[in-house]
Order: sequence, then structure tokens, then C-alpha cells
Amino acid sequence: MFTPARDLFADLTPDQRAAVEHGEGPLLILAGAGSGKTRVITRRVAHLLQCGVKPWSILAITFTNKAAGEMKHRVDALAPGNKVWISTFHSLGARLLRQYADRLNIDRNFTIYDVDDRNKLVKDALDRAGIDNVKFTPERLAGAISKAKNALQRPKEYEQQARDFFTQTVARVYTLYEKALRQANGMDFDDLLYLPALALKLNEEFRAELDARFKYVLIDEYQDTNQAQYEIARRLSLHHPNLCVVGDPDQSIYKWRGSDIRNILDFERDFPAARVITLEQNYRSTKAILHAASVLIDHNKQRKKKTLVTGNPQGDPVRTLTFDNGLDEAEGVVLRIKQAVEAGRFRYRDHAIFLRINALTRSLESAFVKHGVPFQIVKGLAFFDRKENKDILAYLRLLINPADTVCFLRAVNEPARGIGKVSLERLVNWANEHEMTLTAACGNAARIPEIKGKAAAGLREFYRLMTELRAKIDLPPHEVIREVLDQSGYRKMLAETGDEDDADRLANIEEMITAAKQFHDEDATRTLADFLEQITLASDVDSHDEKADSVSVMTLHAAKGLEFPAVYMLACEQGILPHNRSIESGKDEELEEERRLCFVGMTRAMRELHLCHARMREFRGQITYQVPSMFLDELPADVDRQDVAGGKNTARAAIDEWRSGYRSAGGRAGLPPVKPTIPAGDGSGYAVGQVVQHDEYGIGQVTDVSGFGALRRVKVRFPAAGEKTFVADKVKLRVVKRG
DNA sequence: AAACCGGCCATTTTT
DNA sequence: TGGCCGGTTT
Repeated sequence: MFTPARDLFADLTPDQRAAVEHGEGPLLILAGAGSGKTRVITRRVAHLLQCGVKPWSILAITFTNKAAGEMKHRVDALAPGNKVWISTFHSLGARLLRQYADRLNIDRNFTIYDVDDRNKLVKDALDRAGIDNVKFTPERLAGAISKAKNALQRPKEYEQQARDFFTQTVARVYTLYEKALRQANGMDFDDLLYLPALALKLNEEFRAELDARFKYVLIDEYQDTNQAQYEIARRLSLHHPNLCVVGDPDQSIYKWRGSDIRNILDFERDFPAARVITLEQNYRSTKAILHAASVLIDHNKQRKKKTLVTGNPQGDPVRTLTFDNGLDEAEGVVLRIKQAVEAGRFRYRDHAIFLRINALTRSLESAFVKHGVPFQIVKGLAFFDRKENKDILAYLRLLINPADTVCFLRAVNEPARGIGKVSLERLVNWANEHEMTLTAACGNAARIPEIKGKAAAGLREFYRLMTELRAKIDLPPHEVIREVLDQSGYRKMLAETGDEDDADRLANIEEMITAAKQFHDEDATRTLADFLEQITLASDVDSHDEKADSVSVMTLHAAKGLEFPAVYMLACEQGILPHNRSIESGKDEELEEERRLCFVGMTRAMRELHLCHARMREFRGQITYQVPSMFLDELPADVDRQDVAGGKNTARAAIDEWRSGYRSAGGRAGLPPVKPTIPAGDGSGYAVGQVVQHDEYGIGQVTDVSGFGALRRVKVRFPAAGEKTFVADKVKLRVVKRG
């Protein structure tokens, strides 16, 4: 090895340094929360490059695309212009499947099926197999299929070990689903791991080639890998066992998704020569926070003891806050944040609010808007989940993959072309009989005797349209989308109604076109297919904008890997955290995962940590008494426990009072949730979060800015009048306070 | 073929 | 509470 440049090590501790410096051979880094593991992986990649390792022989796997992007950025700063592969497991899988499509005997133009698409396909399979007398939902069956794939069980293998009625049903559906998926040339999320893993397992030539190609493999968050991912990691490291994994068993929170904590616990068994480095020095949190989190996690029985230490100051005590009800909690937290900012203690972006479940974001939104506090809800696909965007995406996917049945069925009659349910059913049957894709059958519509009149004409028109558009798929992504929007009649459908909502929808599609343009501007070699893949594989945190000065709201799962100066964890109540599902399961294992989840949330905090709960909470229209989380009881005695319920008690009569107060204060009922948009530096003068004044409606807060030029709309939520949409160019709004 | 309505249902976390 | 499905009407 060459003598490495000084600067790579200057700011590292001896343990970190050892991990970075480690040469050949397997390496396990047990990195406690906040111990700088990302830095270690990044430096290690840079170090390998400095030692003369070829960039293309390094493969680094992260948990999110965002983390991959950041690592790429940092590695590039340390070793400019390198070609190291840095991606998530899923992106890696997609890339391998496309690159080696011919050898693996698959069509490289496959489309990636998200959970919705998958469930639809499972439902179809169910209908076609005539399995509707059973109570198993498509989601549940799809979940079981997903598990099977994670465990690398093919339909036949699964069938052989299916013993009870449920698993036998799953076996039948699995077989049908796989067939449908392959016919549609689709890959579900699990396939992106499962197929490469199987190929590596069954095809030694393929395995050896990739093993030799990726001589150094580094994997972050190893405690959350599932069996398929494990298989990939291990089989890429047989001849060149330079596998470096980093993880923390205390932060394993994805067991429900098939991850297996044994992967990290058994690493030394899998690689007896492995060197183990433990990082226990925490650089993130105050002593108070670290102590509280350590005491909590110590309640887990199935755990290898580990003691985190920090040289940071003691800091403020960890605080628990007791509120009377969920609305008070939301408002109380927002106000506390606002005060902290106004007092100059923190900026908005220093704050994060963590939730166990997404459903809890609603009341928070109202509170944020009410008090003019800027916020972002970190929930990735919300924008692309809108109907209009999904419709356009269906066209795009169908252009690239004509076999995509789910997209065909979505696009074919949107806008309406007179093709109804019955005609489509006939088309699907005919296609199945003739073993054709729906697109091909559509081209043969004239030969299908049962389809006539308007439906036949509509299908003919749709086929012509798609053929025409397909000639343009090599244009830059945003141009293809514009062609689709114009040629398909979708724009016409939205433009001619004069409906305000339709104008909004059009503006949303225009926004997607802008996103595609940005995507293309960043790197002109990227295609439409790349754009679609990025959208599908995006994670929630990928949409997190840490530059915006707003409070971040996200689930505990999304919070992994992040850090914030001040953290609020809401609804620390029995049934929510830990979640009912885990309590009801009666399994310690599941309860311990909830505790780890709580631990992950707590250890995100650098300086202030507030754990909140309410005595009453409305859920699904029902008001229930809530019991504080058992985890709050498990915290050390030096935690500052504050009851801020303001004298309100828990007597029965109080419920009705509270309810009537809630109802009358609920003038905002029925308002759509605020779209989490990044305040755009787009020259419109308006940005989400701003407080503005309107002549008629008074003071309100901007909740959305969309569209461009004459199409630009600004959405404002008024306390009294509710949400209104204005044409930005026309409306007179005075900006009272910047967001 | 498409819009409309009413009852039913489920309720975690995500690449 | 609200989202979805299935039935009914236009």
C-alpha cells in the first residue's frame, strides 16, 4: 500500500482511522449511533482510490439514493472524476439487470412496478384464478409473495413447502402473478434484488465475473439487509473477500420488510477472517440525550451490550411533554419551535418532528399553517402520486415497455376514448388467448369481433397515437412528456373545462415537465427511462431538502441516518409507539424493534430532545384515551417531565367539552393536505409558508405554488375562508411575512 | 359508457 | 375519518 495523504486521517479517531486504513480482507464495523460511520465509509473509498485501487472495482451500497448522492459528492471531492459505483441495492439491481439483460435472458426495457402496480397485478391474478371467495386481500397476498422473494423462494419452491390454506393460496397466486409480471415485462421492487441474487447463486460464471469486477464492496446499514441482499453481498465477495460492512444492531428497524439482523450478527461466522472494529464514540448528541437513549435501549433483552460515550457537554435534560389532546400537542410543539426561532436559539431547519405513523401529519399541518411556521413533510412520492401525474407516467412507461399491462389499462381511456370496461375485458381476454401484449392486441382491434363501434375506433386511435409517440422516446425526457401531453388529448381534456381544479392538474403536469428538464439539464445523457426509474426508486428521504429553512416532519423510519439540533417525537403512546400491531403480536422481538425505533429517533437529536404524548387523541373520527408509551417509563430519572395540559383533566365530562370545542374550531375540516413543496426560487415572489394578506379574505398562508407563466397558481389557506387558489399574475396579495 | 351515490372497510413502518 | 368498491342512474 502507498502512503496515504495526511488529510484523509487528520480529523479521525484511532478506531475510525483503523477502519479507513484497513486493507484487504473482510471488515465489520459496528458503528453506534452518531459515531461517524458515513464519514468512515466515504474516507475508506477515497483511501482505496489513493492506494491505487481502480475506481470501477469499488462498489458502495447505501440505504437511500440521497445517501448515495451525498457519498458520490464527497468521494468526488476527495478523489475527483472517479467512477466508483455508489448506489442503493435496488438501483444496483436495476442496473445489473439492464446491463446483463441478454445473458440473464430478460428484456432490458422492463418497467419497475411499484407497490400499487404490484397490488393491481396480484388482484388481476386473483380475479382470473377465480379466487374471490377468500378473505385474503391482494395486499396481504402480495406481502407474502414479497417475503418469499426476499427469501429467494421461487414459486415452485414456495409451493412445495406450503402447508396451510393461506400459504397454499399464496403459492397459487404467486405462480400466476409471476407469469403476469413476466408477460408485462415488469420488475417489482423485490425482483431487483431477487433476480440478481438468484443469478449470482445459480450462475457461477456470472458470479465469478462480477466478483472479479467488484473487488471491494462496502455496505452501509448492513443490519437492515434481507436475505437477497445478503446473498448479493456474499457472492460478490468469495474470490475477493474485501467486503466491508457497517451497521448497528441497535438500529435495525426493518425486520417487517424482511431484513435479518443475523446478517450482521453472523458476519464473523460467514467470514472467519473478518476484522471487527467497534465505534462507540458519539459525536452527535449531548450527554443527556445519549444517556437517555442508552438507558432505553438497554431494556432490549436480545441485545449485545454496547456503551456509547461522548465528549459533548451534558446539555439540557431530555424532556417529556404531556398534552391534553393531539391538537394541543401539534400546536404546542409548533409554538415551541416558533419561540425557539424567535428567541434566536435555533433556525426552523434545525428542527425535526418524528412520527411513528404517517396519519399523524394532518393535525400538524393545520398547526403549522395557523402559526405561519414553514415546514416540509418528508414523504417522497406525494407529487408523482397525483392522478394526473400517474396518468402521464403511465403513457411514458407504456412507450418504453409496450407490454406493460397495468399502464396500458390506465392510459387507454384517459382521456376518454369511448373504451369501457366491457370492451377492455374483451380485449384482455383476446390478448390472453392469442398470447399477445395488450398493445399488440390493440393494434389488432379490428380482428376482434366482439369489439365494435366507438370502442373499436377508440382502440385504433390509441394504437396510432402510441405508435406515433414511440418514435419520439429518444428525445429529452421533458420533450417526450410534452408530446404525450399534447398528442394524447390530455392537455385538451384539462384545458377546455375551465375548471379551476383542472387548471391545477395541468399545472402539476407542467411541474413534472420542469422536473424532467432539470433531470436532463443535470446530465444530458440521461434518458426518459432513467427519469422514470429515478421516480420509482426514490425514497421518502430523497425528497428532503435540508437547505430550506423549514421544520422537517417525517416518520421515524425516514429519520434513520439524519441528525437535527432539536427533535420532537410525537404521540409516544401505547398503541402508536410501540404500535398496536407489535403489542398484539405478543412477541418480544416485535416490541424490541419498536424500542429500537424509539432509540433511532432519540439518537437523531444533537442538543434538544422532546418526547411528547397526549392524554386523548382523535383517530378515525374516534376519540380515545391514550396511555403514555411504556418507553417513557423506561427513561432515566433525570428526564424532565412536564405536564403542559393546562389543568385540563381526564374526567369523562371533559371529552364532550373538548369534542365540541374541536368541532367548532374545525372550520378547516375537509381541506386537502398541504402539498410539501420546496419553496421555489422561481421569481414568482410567492413561496410556500409565506403569510399573505388578501383584500377580501384577510391573512392567510401560502400552501402551494405551481405552474409557470400565465398558468402559475398560488394556493392560500385562510383561517376563515379555507383554501383558495389564485392566478399569481392577477391576484393582489401583500406579503406579510416571508416563509 | 360514465357519472353518481351509498355503504363498507381498514387502520404501520418502505426500497 | 375517508378511501374504495359495487351497484344504480343518466
